[in-house]
Amino acid sequence: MSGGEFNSWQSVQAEVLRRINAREWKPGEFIPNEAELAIEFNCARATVNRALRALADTGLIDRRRKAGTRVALHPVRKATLAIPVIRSEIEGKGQSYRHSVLVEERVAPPPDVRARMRTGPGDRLVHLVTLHLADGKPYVFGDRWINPKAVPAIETADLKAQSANEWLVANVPFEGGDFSFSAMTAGKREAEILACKEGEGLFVIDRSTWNQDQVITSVRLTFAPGYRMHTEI
Amino acid sequence: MSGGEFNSWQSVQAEVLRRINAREWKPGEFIPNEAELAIEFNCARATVNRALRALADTGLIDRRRKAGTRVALHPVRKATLAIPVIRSEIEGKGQSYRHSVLVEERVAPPPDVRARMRTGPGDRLVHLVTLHLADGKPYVFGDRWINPKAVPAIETADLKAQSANEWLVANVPFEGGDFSFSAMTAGKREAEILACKEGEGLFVIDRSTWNQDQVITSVRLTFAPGYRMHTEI
DNA sequence: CAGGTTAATATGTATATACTTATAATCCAT
DNA sequence: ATGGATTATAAGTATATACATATTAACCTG
Repeated sequence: MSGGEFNSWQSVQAEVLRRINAREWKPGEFIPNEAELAIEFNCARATVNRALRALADTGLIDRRRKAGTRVALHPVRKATLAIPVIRSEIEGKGQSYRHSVLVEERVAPPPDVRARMRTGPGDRLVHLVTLHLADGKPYVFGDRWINPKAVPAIETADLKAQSANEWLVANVPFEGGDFSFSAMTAGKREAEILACKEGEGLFVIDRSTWNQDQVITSVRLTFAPGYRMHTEI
Repeated sequence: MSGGEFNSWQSVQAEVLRRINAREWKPGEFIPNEAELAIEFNCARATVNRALRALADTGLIDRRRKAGTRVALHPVRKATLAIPVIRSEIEGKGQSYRHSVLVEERVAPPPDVRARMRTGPGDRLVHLVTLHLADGKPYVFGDRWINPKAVPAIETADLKAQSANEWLVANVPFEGGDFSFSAMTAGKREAEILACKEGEGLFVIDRSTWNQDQVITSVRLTFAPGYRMHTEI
């Protein structure tokens, strides 16, 4: 019974994975507790803990104190996604990167943006529309709003040299953010900026980042047709 | 100098985060090594390790043996994404779930699918087109190919009662998968199935799952207009 | 039997210690 | 200089032990 050589948390993880895959432990079922597995695998409980914690992070098993550990009913639910950093993404493909600022203004935002940014009625925000080009061809454009109350230094930043995203990443810490991914239909404006046809389906990322209760910036990235975001598990 | 009460890895993590956010440790800079931080925080090195490892997992810091730990240049690069399980997603919103099978056949696939599934020239695959409805309205449809060599039991499964995805999740273990997210333009077929207008932008997920070198299944989910996938960091 | 208290238990975490491994830095011979 | 061996270092990991914490399960008590 007492198994073979399981002296690394990876090997324990691999064996647990094998049993789950082989349906020795079926979805929804409890698996033995850490202490029992440690004895079986002839290793320390901390090693088993490390292995199981890693599996729990991926969503393959569910763990609760006192209750125990069970195989998740829907084994695959989480994937790690790399958020694109436009410049590196383009340069990583061996293409040249360039960007140009289409709009730079300080205005009172439309109601939807005001709601998203949680700013007062009279507040004016920095509004930037930036086009990013790969090998000279439109790749994505960003429609961005920045709250100068959260980022006073934005007033003096030179956003011609460095894109707003790069400047913000380098100069403004933030605590949280949320992302959403969707599709839209290219209208006249998008078709013009991205040099595509009206009515094409475009991939869109909306992102906002905040500190405490203040929204720092909110941006919509609209990608040229053909863009794909990829991940593995 | 020797800090206050840092007796949990979370508190160490919080303090490291604070220093990064406060730019006490700037992007690209090295931070003190684990041993030094352990002394400063008056805790065990393992505790510091746990905290830093968690931060490295999110992409906020980069770590390498011997070299040390530095603050990442592009702080935010990874997000955990919940892969939607259609039925739960719909029922979770309090809507009723229903699905119907539009196509169920066993045929030799077109060349692009054959390449993706890595099957031989003569091989026939199970092809399923399934529409998922929320409160009776089209929500998403899946165009799926299954390799019966990798999943012999598929022949006898009743895919009317349970959707192919649910059946596969419950019955077929797999080792890896890849996902890609993109947008497409609704053509005649998509418009018909999803009851939307031709030319609308649709959100698309392509997914395949495999075991060793065998591709088990490959599916394209095409969502009705308005779908958004959301995540936080 | 309902409802609240208590005990039992599995995971979660902290610690000291020891050893492993990747690799940057140094040294040395050519 | 150049390239190859050596060394020093920081992260990575394993382990025994101890204690914390969230729950479940068992036990009262009215």
